Amino acid sequence: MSLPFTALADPTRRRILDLLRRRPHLVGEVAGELGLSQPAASKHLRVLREAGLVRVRREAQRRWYGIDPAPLAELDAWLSPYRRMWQESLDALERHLDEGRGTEEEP
Amino acid sequence: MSLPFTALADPTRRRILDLLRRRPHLVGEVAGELGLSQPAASKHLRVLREAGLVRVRREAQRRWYGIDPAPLAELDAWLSPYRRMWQESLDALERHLDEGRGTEEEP
DNA sequence: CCCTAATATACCAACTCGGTTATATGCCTT
DNA sequence: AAGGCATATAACCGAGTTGGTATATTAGGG
Repeated sequence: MSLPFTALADPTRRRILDLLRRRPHLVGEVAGELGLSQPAASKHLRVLREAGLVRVRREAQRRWYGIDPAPLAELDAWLSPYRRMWQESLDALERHLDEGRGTEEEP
Repeated sequence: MSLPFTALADPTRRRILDLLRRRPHLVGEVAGELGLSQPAASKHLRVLREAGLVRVRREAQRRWYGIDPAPLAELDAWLSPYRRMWQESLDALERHLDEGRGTEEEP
């Protein structure tokens, strides 16, 4: 359950995910678009794959990498108890703005 | 914007957040409840604070650490374009189950 | 069958991390 | 003023990452 978190810790890997979100990519395409060496791209994709965030489809010697969003759903679930908290904060802010409405308009 | 991700990468820090979610804690309490040395707790709390995930209230020589959920809201926002994707997956699963309904009940 | 293309792995340097022990800082109590 | 508490910081260490270059691996095309 911890692998997705560590996979997402690296900004390059998040950029890779943002790429794959649009469409599946070959390893070389990822490397090219992000200015990485081919081995670097390959290694990041390996980490993402081991975290379950990415799936591979082989096509001859090419590998199409695409997103598997399932672990992100877990992350979303982890987030949910906290979601209450920032919603409360937003509510409080809203109340604050409502209370203050009309009082700050002197020049 | 990257700090929250790296802060959440460590499981101990996620456990700390889960602790603080219930109520604010002193450094010593965090160390005690998680079986950490005091400096270890202190350092993790520093990382969380620098990521904006945690706020401190000083009270004499004690420090009450509590959660600031704002960066988690950012994380939630980052997640949102992906949320579409797993919802599609779930929808597909649902359709699949609906299609299959009633066909798997032979012994 | 070689040759090339696409990807993976090995290996190395620089750096970061999580933890420990030792020490500093700040504040309260007596 | 001195001692004790709670916390922070420093110095250090082993382990793990990230990125690069060089080398294997595997599949297809001539």
